[in-house]
Amino acid sequence: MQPQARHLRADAARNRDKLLNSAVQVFGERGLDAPLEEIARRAKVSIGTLYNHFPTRQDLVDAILPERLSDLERITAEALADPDPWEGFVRFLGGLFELQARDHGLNDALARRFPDDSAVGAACRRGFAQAEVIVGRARESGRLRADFETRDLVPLMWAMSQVIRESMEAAPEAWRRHLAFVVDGLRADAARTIAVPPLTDDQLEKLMRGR
Amino acid sequence: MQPQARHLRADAARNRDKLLNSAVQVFGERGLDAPLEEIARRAKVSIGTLYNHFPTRQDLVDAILPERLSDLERITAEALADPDPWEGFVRFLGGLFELQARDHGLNDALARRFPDDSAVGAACRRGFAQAEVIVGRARESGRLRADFETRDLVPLMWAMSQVIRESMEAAPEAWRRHLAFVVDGLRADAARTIAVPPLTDDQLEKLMRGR
DNA sequence: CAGAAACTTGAGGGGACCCTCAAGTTGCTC
DNA sequence: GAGCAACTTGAGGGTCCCCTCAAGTTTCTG
Repeated sequence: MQPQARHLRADAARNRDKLLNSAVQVFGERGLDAPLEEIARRAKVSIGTLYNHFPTRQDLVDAILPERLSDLERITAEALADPDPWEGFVRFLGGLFELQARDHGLNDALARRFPDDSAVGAACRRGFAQAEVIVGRARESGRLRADFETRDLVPLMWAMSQVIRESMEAAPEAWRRHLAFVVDGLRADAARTIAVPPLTDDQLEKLMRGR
Repeated sequence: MQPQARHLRADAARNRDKLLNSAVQVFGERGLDAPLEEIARRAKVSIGTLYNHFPTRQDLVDAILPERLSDLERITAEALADPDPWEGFVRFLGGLFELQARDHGLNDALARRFPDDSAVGAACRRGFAQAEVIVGRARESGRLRADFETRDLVPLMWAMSQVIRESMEAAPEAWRRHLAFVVDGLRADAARTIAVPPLTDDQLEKLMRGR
């Protein structure tokens, strides 16, 4: 991450690192609700030390997830680089959920609400802004259905997070099949009029707020 | 439910009833992981009495959910009664998720794995068999895509359960919009070849087993 | 209506996890 | 290498929920 705010004692810096590594592992395997004591245990550090470095779970998550989310930026960039806007959009979805499938912590994070002030919240808002470009481009190309809005990605992410959570263990490719069905429904030529309007700003905000 | 295995003392029968009512409420509001003590509290009965009548959480769930699932049979029947197989299929999906949206307990139940020997497990297997008919009819009509199999409903139920869980509070209609996108992808004329095969029997069984 | 059987009660032990803090240890500075 | 600040430690108190069981209460039966 950063060079760490000045003057962290050598042992402290070492411990902080061990904690971060351990947290990446444990959150990755067990999701963001994993016991903090497990993280401390695997870092071979006492629980007190964990709390010393990261007073709250959110602090720990914030220290880890933005790094993970940077993979997302790579994916976004690739999507935008694709000359075919629709293909780019589809690759974006595939890449996004692939990330989620590889990391339970990230999967939890994206399916969950986050405090506005957290680093993760900020990263998500950034990601959302980039997604807007991808979606807009695909829609304007006429291949993505005209009534699809960026915010419709939110329920899709909830949905996929659950499919991934439930199926990764026994059928690690299953989520791709489900996604394929959904994607086929997002093509312009598959579109039928939908009676329900997109989420309003108010709803979106409420849904994003604390769990 | 049933007249209850002979000779239940009057007060015991009363308490059992209060517990069942309370459980319907509490599971409905908080999902199947709700604290049992809350159920006892609302039934105005001690926790010991709850355990006396229902030694395990599963016993309580089994005593309640099949009744709820019978609504599903009504929906299935309606779906089959529809002269248009595709419309019937779509109504079936709408009805199913509507049920889930109204009852958090049911939502949990359908998104979750169940012991084979539980009443709920049996009810689910029955429901699955009926769904097979609906899906088969719709597929043969040529409106439902040919590569959709009944077991593809499983990931869809996981997906929708999560969308419902996350959005019901702030945007009670949001799930319908998401479903509409998916449904548009299930039409035969929206279908593109999908590389990933359906779940195998083995995978399906593993996924259904204990949580 | 008395005695026996059926049922209820709630305090309490247990486990998982959270978080704190006083006492001990380590590293840095001069 | 002495002394002080920085850091670590882990036992322990708190919460929430699980489940049990000995003692008390209610219903049923003759």
